[in-house]
Amino acid sequence: MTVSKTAEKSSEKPADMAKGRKDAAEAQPEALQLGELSEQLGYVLKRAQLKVFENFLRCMATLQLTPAQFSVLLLVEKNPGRNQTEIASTLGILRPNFVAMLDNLESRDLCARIRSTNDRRSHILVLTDKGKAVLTRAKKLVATKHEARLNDLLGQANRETLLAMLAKIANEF
Amino acid sequence: MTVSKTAEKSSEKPADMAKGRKDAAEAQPEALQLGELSEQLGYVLKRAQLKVFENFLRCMATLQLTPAQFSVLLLVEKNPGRNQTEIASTLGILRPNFVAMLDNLESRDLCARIRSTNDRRSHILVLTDKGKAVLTRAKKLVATKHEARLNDLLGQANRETLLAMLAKIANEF
DNA sequence: GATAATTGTTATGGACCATATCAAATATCG
DNA sequence: CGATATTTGATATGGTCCATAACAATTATC
Repeated sequence: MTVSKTAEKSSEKPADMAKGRKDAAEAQPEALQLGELSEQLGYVLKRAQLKVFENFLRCMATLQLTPAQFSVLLLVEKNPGRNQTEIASTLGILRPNFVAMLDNLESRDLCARIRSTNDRRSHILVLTDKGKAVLTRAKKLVATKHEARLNDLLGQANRETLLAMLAKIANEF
Repeated sequence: MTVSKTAEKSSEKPADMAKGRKDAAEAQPEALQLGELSEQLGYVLKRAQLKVFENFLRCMATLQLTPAQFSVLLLVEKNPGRNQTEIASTLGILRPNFVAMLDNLESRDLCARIRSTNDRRSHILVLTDKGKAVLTRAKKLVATKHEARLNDLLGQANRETLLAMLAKIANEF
């Protein structure tokens, strides 16, 4: 399905003073037919996902949190005392890739690794005070600037319907 | 939001003979609380998208077509006579990244680049006979094995509602 | 107590995305 | 016309994310 993150600069153009156009008669299309593409679940899903992530990043620009980082903070807050493997795996992150991510969050003093006394192999994850504060601000931003936009676009009822359908796909597809 | 492509092997475990469990009394959770995560649009969207792509790849295993490749074939078929820039940009693919993709499809004799006589800079893209045949088979597979699954899961009406909402997000978010 | 399994980690490779740059061809405009 | 700018496909390159193998330290298993 493709769909990169690139901005579509060409979509802003006049789109008529383009290529083939000698007089004013033979108006060449210039806009391609999407055809069955717009009916492809994966295609539409991916495009929507990119747009949502893009908007998320804009909303979180001041806090410098990516969707992945936000999800980690959320999960650590909700499940204090868990180790890296547990947090990572429920987010679908592989342990090796989670290391650098935690290094980042820890270097920003948003969360901390604590050697477990029960099992000295594992690192218990906790939010720092700053991490809690940032997460609180992040939640507010997401709710007011990001998720609120869905209500404006679809309406409260449809928004819930959409989330339910997506969850169903995520779990049962 | 995270959500990698990794299989969730741990979701198949008994999930009870795990860590803390001395007798049979203090059943420790072992399953983390997702909390507000399951209400995050981006999180659910991404998880759904990964599942859909994963299923798409399985359905197309015999044809060895990725979602991106499928979308290119679809678009070239619907818009014959267009050049690389036009096809790539409407799919959100950057021209540099489109080169290797076309190299692949062309090496498999699915599509061909033809030097335009009007503008000798550009390459007109066309499906080969084999490309058309493969695309026909691909469409059938997608329709019967992939998209049909959405109907089984959501029902025809909901499926259309979902696509409409996703399209709206993709275009207006 | 020897062996197996787990945890965090490093190293590494692949896929995808983005930018700068280039030569060839074309468009633009003095 | 001819100099300059633009466009097209392409290469090179770097970044991010995803996936696997391997390792040391620690713990579990038998």
